[in-house]
Amino acid sequence: MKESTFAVIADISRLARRAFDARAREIGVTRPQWQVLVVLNRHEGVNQGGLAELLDVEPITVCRMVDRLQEADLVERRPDPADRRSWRLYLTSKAIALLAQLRPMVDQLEAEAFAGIGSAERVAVIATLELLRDNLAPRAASKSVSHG
Amino acid sequence: MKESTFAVIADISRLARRAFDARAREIGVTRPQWQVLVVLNRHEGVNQGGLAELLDVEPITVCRMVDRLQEADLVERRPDPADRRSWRLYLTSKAIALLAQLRPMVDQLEAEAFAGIGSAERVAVIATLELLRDNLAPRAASKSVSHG
DNA sequence: TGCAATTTATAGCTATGCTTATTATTTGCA
DNA sequence: TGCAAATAATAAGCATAGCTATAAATTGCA
Repeated sequence: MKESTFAVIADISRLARRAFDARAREIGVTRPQWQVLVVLNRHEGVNQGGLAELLDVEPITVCRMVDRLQEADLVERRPDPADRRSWRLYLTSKAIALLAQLRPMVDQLEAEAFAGIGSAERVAVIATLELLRDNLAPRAASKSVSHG
Repeated sequence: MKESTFAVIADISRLARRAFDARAREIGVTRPQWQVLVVLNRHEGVNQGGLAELLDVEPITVCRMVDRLQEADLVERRPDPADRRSWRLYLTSKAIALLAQLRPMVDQLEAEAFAGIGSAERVAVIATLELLRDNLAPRAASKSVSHG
């Protein structure tokens, strides 16, 4: 059997990361950092554990990414008034400006990636990919993530 | 726009890596290590630079992966008789046994991932994904990788 | 032959991501 | 009230992956 679908997906994932990083290099953020900023933009005030769940990574990973983003003055940690163990995370104005700067770059990247792929194929592929993803997701009996 | 195709692809890539690693844990290899062994199985005697090209990673990444695989007695570095800068890479018998052990595991993982996805959809999705990949690949003017 | 350019491998530094473990704090229960 | 369990964040250590730089060896050219 020629080439597994997984191999192609891994290729795309790697190539997309590289393409993003090459273009965002001068701006100074990596793709995972950008994803953190995007999620924080939608969920201002979330704590690190919540952010980890939204990103589907471990809390320790978020902890260190936030360390660096705070160092770069892109994210602010504010104490949670109700729980002294917890930090609430906020974007700085610098981060908001940076997101505005990245948006057209990301749009263009997506446009280039989907050149020559019709919208029908695009819809079909995403439906199949979502099935694939569901099959791979660990079957957690009762894990509702809808309330962020 | 709900959910980008890239986000779904990144999810699948991450979930597939986790699923593999969880099952291969007891065997003691990670997914990237397994990929190195698979490529070496097909290209015995390749040097590190050639392996890096086949895997589409940097030579330094291969260098350190081979360090660990050699440490684990899975890969052997033999001097190249014609070029004293170069190492030729070979699988050990331990690695060959390990590949035989992993194959059914990987087959089962793929089968589970593609449960409920018909072969027509599978063919369609892989065609679209390959287009996507080609669009993302850096356009190197004259880079033939076919002769491994 | 002799020196510059190239190639092969590797070192140092950074970032992501995991596992396991630890500290501080909060919550639950008796 | 008091102690155990759970939770939030973080630490330590490993693996992958990139960048830049360097050492060693080879190749190319004059």
